[in-house]
Amino acid sequence: MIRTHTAGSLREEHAGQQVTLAGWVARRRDHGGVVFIDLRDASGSAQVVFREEDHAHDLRAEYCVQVVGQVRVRPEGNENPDLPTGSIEVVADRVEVLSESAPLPFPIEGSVGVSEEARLKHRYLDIRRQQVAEAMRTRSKATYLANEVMHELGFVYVETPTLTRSTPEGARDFLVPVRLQPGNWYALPQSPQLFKQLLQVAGLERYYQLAKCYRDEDLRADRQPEFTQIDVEMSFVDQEDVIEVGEALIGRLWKEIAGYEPPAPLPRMTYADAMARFGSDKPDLRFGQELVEMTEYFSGTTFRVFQADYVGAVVMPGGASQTRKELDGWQEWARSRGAKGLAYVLVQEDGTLGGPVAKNLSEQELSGLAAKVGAEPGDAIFFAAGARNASRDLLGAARLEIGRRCDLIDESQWSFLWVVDAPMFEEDGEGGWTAVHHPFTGPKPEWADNFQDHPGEALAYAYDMVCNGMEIGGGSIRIHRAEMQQRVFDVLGISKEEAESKFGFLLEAFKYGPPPHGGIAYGWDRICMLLSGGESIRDVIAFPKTASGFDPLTGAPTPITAGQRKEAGVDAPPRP
RNA sequence: GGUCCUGUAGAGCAGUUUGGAGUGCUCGCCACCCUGUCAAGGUGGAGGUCGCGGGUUCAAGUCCCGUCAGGACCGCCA
Repeated sequence: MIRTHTAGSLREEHAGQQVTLAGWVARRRDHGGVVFIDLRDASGSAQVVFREEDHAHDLRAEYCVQVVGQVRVRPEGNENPDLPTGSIEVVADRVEVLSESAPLPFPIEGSVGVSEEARLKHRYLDIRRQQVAEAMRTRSKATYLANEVMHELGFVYVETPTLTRSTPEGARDFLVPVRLQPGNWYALPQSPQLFKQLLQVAGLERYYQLAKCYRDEDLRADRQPEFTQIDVEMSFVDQEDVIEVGEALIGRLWKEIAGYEPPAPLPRMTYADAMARFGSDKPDLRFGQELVEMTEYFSGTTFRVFQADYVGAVVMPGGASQTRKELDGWQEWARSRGAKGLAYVLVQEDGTLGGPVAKNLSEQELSGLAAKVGAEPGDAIFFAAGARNASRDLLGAARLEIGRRCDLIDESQWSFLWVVDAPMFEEDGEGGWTAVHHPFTGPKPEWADNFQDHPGEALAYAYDMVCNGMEIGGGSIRIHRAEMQQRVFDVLGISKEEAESKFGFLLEAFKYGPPPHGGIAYGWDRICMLLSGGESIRDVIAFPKTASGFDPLTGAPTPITAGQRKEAGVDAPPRP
């Protein structure tokens, strides 16, 4: 090794020892006759002292250097209690520049903000910054812990292909041309869903994997084109067994990394409750402002807007004092989400009700309104009326916006829950049905025989884990009988031929004694983001892409040459 | 595909409302001074196609149109 000690590990007990350090020049304080250098390596940093004759004046930020010197306790009065190594310093005997650094594109030390574009272009410098490096280490620690938990629980780690078959439904596939078979294409997996079910047929019984998944959809703060899941599948289990494993995993991660012990078992909420109370299938329980259903209350109203299948309300505390401009802003906000607007009533300090909607309501409707929705003087009440689902979506989004604007969300809190009993199907808008989860999701046992007769009501044997209003995991008990699978395909309008051509290999496997099985997949990037306090999953991905799928560091994606194009068979007609 | 925000020196910003010489701030960079700092300090200096293109105007960083890039959101993401 070209060093004997790490900088961040030096303490008073090392005083008197000769040490060799290697690392980067983090900060320099040049006083002419004496020069201080903070030498940083992966362990932390330590102050190195040079004298005039040591020729340290030419050292610059981020030079990579090796220093030989003696550790000593700092002179009286020069300790820095804010630093772990603040009681000692290394008196340099010799310094060797291992490599120089060009002037930096952005500061590595210090806390000034830097645009993400600049950070990503020089990500290797960005990762030298303490906060980013910490996020990488947190993710690493979480990965070790996850492997530990799954190992203890007897799971078998299996790697599944990333060059595989395009599967229907869900997201758009990334496609890879196949030189050996011009005209035929691999797809990158959106998830190892079918493989993990095959591994159950294979009798491994307990499978897990940290799996890279690829989806060619538009990106968001919590979405990248390639991302990682902890993928889990188990045989001979029901929902309780999968949930138990999930709680063990999440419990260990949060306890060891965030110092927080989630309640065991985690609270559960039905999908129907979540939609009714929070207008969301992933409710953020860190604040109240629950939706209030007002359909019954306004059943006899003469106000045409409220003569609807559903009327609901949500309260904005202190919202009555908003300016006209702010209230108009809510209308604009609602329209940007595809709604006509957001009706509101203002509860004045004297208890009277104001706002344009109030004029349209009867005395009787007005008199009980504040009490019904739980509004206090000074609050604003927002209403949505119309189709049940769309109105609840709007109110749910309004609730979150109220939480943000009114600073109601306690960021130090964790809110975990399971959302269970989601519907199996939803209308596809064209008179048919589509799977809410995926087509291999089984019905709850009570719907096993007749889900096909009531597709709008049938409940899936599925469960989502939600943390702070974010879905961090989701799974289901799968269908393992061909007969039931066929009924699902029938509801979805998938013909026998279509099913055969698209996932015939799974149906074939299911002829050979498939065990009852189920599983779950966790969004590993999102979990690591939460554990490290990041605001975007890009914060916990070493080399992420921008919102347009561009990597500012490598410049990917790039055009290919005509030769590559021909060789890859991009333009070859499909083989018969 | 759509909506919104942002783009000014290596970094972070102000200036754009109300058009008048690239006007400014903090940090960094370069040179010099400085023996106890730890966000060291001092003096001096360099560094700008104001994202790009077009238009209006006597005159555009500023107003208009288009376009590109980044970010947030809607659609989309079984």
